[in-house]
Amino acid sequence: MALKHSKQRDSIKEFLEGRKDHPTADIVYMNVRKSFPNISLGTVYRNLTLLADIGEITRIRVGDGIDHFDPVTTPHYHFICQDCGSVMDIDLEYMTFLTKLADGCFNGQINGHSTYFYGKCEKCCKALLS
Amino acid sequence: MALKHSKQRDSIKEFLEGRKDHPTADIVYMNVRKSFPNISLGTVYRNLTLLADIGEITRIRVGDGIDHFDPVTTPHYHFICQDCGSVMDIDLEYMTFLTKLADGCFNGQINGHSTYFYGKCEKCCKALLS
DNA sequence: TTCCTTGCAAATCGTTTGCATAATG
DNA sequence: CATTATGCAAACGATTTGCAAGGAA
Repeated sequence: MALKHSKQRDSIKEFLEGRKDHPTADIVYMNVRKSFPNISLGTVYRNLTLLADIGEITRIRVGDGIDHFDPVTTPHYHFICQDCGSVMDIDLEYMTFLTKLADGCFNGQINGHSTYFYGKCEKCCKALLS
Repeated sequence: MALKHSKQRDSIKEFLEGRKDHPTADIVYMNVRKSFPNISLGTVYRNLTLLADIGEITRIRVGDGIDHFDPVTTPHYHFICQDCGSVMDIDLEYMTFLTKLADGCFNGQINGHSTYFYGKCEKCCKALLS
């Protein structure tokens, strides 16, 4: 139960904190391997899961079947490009009223909501014109 | 390309239409097997994918990593119970303005959104009291 | 010295696919 | 007859896990 320090975990968290593109476990793995050539994919998964469990990072699921990870832990919305699959932040305030709205018409208790938007990202829009 | 009739596909669609609990492929398989003991999981997956592609059913992803299927094809919201994992409908009108809202603050083009609510379902709320 | 963390490999889970055969139009 | 659909089993990709060895408190 007691958490012990590990350089690998530090490195994973540090890498994530430098990115805004919500990398997958595999991307994290490929990058952290630059500093820790012997790190294993299992260790990356274990630490990402651990960090998400203790609330230091967020695991995000945007319908592509692959988990992405976000250093930002305050609730916000994401966008996923249907063309290139990239995941980005949406600069839209988190709407707690949506949760309340749903709670009002449901037998049970609603604690929150998860929303992602989809469409075509700026890059892919421009790519169409060439 | 031309679609041919198949009793298995009919059976899958018919089963789905009788359910409001958004079954997974495996649940569909186990049930359709009652009428078609030799049906294979592959056939179930193939037909669920086909039906979803031609818009006769909807594939829904509610963050548990397993695909659920819904005979209802008009956009609406779902709830997933964090205790028992059951998926149910939320009686809340689909809010197209959310898509527009996000589109207004994003460089690129947003086509839609996907939202699910989470919490504790009625059954699991009551189970706590016993 | 305790016990958490790692690397490695094998296992798991949901889903997809190749192939020969059966069914449909 | 041409072609789509099936059953079966093997393959797949993402993720998890068992285990012996290494590292932190």
